[in-house]
Amino acid sequence: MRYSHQRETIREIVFSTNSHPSADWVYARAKKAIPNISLGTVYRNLKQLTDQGIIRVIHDGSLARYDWNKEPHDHMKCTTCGSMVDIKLPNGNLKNMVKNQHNFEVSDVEITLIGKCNKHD
Amino acid sequence: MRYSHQRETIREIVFSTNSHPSADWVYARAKKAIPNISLGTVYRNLKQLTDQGIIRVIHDGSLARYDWNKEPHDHMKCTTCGSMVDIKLPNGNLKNMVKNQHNFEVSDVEITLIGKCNKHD
DNA sequence: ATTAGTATTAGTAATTATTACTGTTTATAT
DNA sequence: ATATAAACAGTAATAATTACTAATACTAAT
Ligand SMILES: [Mn+2]
Ligand SMILES: [Mn+2]
Ligand SMILES: [Zn+2]
Ligand SMILES: [Zn+2]
Repeated sequence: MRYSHQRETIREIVFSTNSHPSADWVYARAKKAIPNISLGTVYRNLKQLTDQGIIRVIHDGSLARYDWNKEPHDHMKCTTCGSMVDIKLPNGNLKNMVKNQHNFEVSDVEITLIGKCNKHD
Repeated sequence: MRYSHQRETIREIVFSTNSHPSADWVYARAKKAIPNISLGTVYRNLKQLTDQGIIRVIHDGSLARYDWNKEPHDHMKCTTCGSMVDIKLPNGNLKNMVKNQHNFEVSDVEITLIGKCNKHD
């Protein structure tokens, strides 16, 4: 993967926030640095960065969001303000349990808690 | 919500399978009973049935799938064959824990285990 | 049974998120 | 410096879903 100014900018944007941004959000930010960057470039690079394990993708309904944090962790999605916040839930030996009981080889565990966040008491 | 033949057909289709069908799959099935049913009708009724709590929606990446089983349970998604199979994982008092530690009011817990199912040993 | 009111429909257009194509630009190894 | 191909901008295409509209069909009241 050859260096590119666009990809480096996109990577820095994802690494600069804890908001789990969408491609559109990254695109809006990237345009401030590179005004004629194209949305296709943002999508292509987000995919490349994901495939290389440099960032990860999380699914918020039908919308893909990106996360610089590759440590295993989970998310709380607020239906009121749309925020998505990290949470570390104890997973124990879930993988082994599922392998033994269902013969299913788990490669990834996606846990999303949906509800109302602490900003709306 | 008034009776409609289309909606009843759609409801029966979702209740007839454990495959967690997509709107398209339900549409293909519904056409066998009602050849001129429209895809919009399928989407509208799947949404209505979901809003009424008669079925539930689960998210498979960017694709919405539907489930007649409203009991709290989780899913194993096979990346090889695309199947989505039920699994009941012990959730304990997750809701209370999250409420106490993060002041986040959980209304729904979505857990998807991604990996390879027992058909591909 | 007929009528009136409106929820629902089929058909189609529009929207949203994302991917594919294409001719041009640019990183980088020689 | 030059060659090569990866990456780009711009645009078109696709997939899933939602919105619009005039016609149809439930259902409650006459
Ligand atoms: Mn995260
Ligand atoms: Mn299920
Ligand atoms: Zn919130
Ligand atoms: Zn499988």
